[in-house]
Amino acid sequence: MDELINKIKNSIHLRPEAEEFLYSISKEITLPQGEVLIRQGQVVKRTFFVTEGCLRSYCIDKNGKEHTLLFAIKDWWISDYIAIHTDELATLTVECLTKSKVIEFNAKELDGIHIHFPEFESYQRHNLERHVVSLHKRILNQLQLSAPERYDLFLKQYPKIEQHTRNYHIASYLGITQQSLSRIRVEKAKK
Amino acid sequence: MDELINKIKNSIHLRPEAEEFLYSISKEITLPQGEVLIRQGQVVKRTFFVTEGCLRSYCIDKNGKEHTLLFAIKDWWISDYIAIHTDELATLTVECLTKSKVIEFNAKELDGIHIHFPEFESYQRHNLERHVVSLHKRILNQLQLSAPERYDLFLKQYPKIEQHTRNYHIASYLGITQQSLSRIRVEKAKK
DNA sequence: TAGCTTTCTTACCATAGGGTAAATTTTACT
DNA sequence: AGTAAAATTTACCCTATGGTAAGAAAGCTA
Repeated sequence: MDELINKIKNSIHLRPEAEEFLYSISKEITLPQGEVLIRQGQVVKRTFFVTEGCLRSYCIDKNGKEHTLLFAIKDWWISDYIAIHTDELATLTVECLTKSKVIEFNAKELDGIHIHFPEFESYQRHNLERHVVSLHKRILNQLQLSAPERYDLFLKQYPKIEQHTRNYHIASYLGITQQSLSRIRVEKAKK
Repeated sequence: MDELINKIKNSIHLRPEAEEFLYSISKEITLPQGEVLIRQGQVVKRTFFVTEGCLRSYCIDKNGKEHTLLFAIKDWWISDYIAIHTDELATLTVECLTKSKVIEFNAKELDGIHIHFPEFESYQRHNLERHVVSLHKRILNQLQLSAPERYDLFLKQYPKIEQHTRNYHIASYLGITQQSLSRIRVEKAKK
């Protein structure tokens, strides 16, 4: 929990009361590899701040194929924000790729922090702005780069994530099949 | 300008002083079709709220191909948020697809509103949250849908935009070539 | 309305990446 | 260590989409 508090303090001044409020609505939990926190089709109430390990969010399409939206490591938030924000059932599944530690919040309760501690809006806004920028970049990269180029970029952007992920996780993030990724890796090794 | 003020008032209580501040830092401008507001490679200082017409933001890759990030119509914001947020030169170009009216802000000045009128954070946060959700959806659609499916979805999501856009604008948004889109349209017409 | 320019369509062949399935390697379990 | 399970690689052929270029259509301008 201290990780999160410190991270927030880097961005805004956090009153002791606000800090207490955060403690009161959160729960630090340790999760084994494979644990599913949110399952496609179910109600989403929780959002998570990762302090250790690696998680991913993905959807399963009508043919049963998985598509990874996000990998989350230390200091990232993860949940199904589509569901939370549109008040629908989960379109995503969130699972632990490794043994992980996360701080769990009820999304509605966490949202309530803005009423009691408006200064928190600023922290949230900055987070969202950064997130929007990274999503814009991801979309542009997907539009203009070839699969090998996207893979190279992925390795640069997430050097630590690769240890924890299966190849088919990465493939499903890049928008290619596991077999294509394998071919790309072979070509890369030749050079 | 009233459109924007009303839109904000739907989301938060706007003090008269805050409203005045918004007026003091904004400028309503009318733009001809083809006008370029932000050009790839140049410094980005401005952000725009669209009140009439249609604009798009796109990047040009190393082969000279265009890739559309966003179409913006009435009530949307448009700029190069990658550049604004990372303090780099524009990676995007923003141009008018039709004669348009926009409200222009200096991005830094607009950001300053949060210091004087913290209640504005809430409006911004909600905007960003909605935007993040739409970007998440776009990424998932790009990963799991075929080109014809993406085109159908596009027509549903932006029925009004199609009148203003060239086919190659839409193709560059969907991540396909103009020729592929043409084939898809022919197939669709057959049914 | 004629002529120019831009956009869209069509046709051809090329290629990146997909689908299936089998072979191999790695990992996990007892 | 030995076995089973999971993940990865390889091979084969297939399909969707791309690239180039030419032709048709639509939109502007004089």
